[in-house]
Amino acid sequence: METNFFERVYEIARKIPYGRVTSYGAIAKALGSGRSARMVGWAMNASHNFDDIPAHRVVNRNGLLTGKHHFHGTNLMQQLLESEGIKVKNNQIVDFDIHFWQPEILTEL
DNA sequence: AAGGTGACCGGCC
DNA sequence: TGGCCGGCCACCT
Repeated sequence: METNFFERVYEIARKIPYGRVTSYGAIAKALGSGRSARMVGWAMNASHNFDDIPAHRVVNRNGLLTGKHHFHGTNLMQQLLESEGIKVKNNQIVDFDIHFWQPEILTEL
C-alpha cells in the first residue's frame, strides 16, 4: 500500500457529481483532517496520472480556480466547469455555495 | 536523513 | 481591508 492517501483523495474526487464542485478543505475534512487541505492539493497534483479524477471540480474555499494554472490550458479548467453548467467569472465560480458539494465524511476506511 | 515545498485554511494584526 | 504567519502532512532532492 503506497500512498493510500492519494487513493483516498481520488476516491472522494471521483464521487463529485456532475455539475458540482467542492473545496480542498471539504475533501480534507472528509479525510478526517480538515487542516490538511494542502495534502489534497498535492494529491490532485498527482492526479495527472489518473484520468478519472475531475480535478477541475476541486477549487479552494473561495471558489477560486487556483489550480487552473496547473491544467494543460490556462482556461481549460474554466471551460470544463462551464461545460458542466457552472458559471465562472474572473477565475471564480459564480454561486459557488450553490454548486458546492460536500463529500461524505469518511470516518473510517 | 533532513530540509524545503505545496492546486490550502484559518486566525491574527 | 488586506497581508502575514503558523499548521498540517506527504512528496521530492
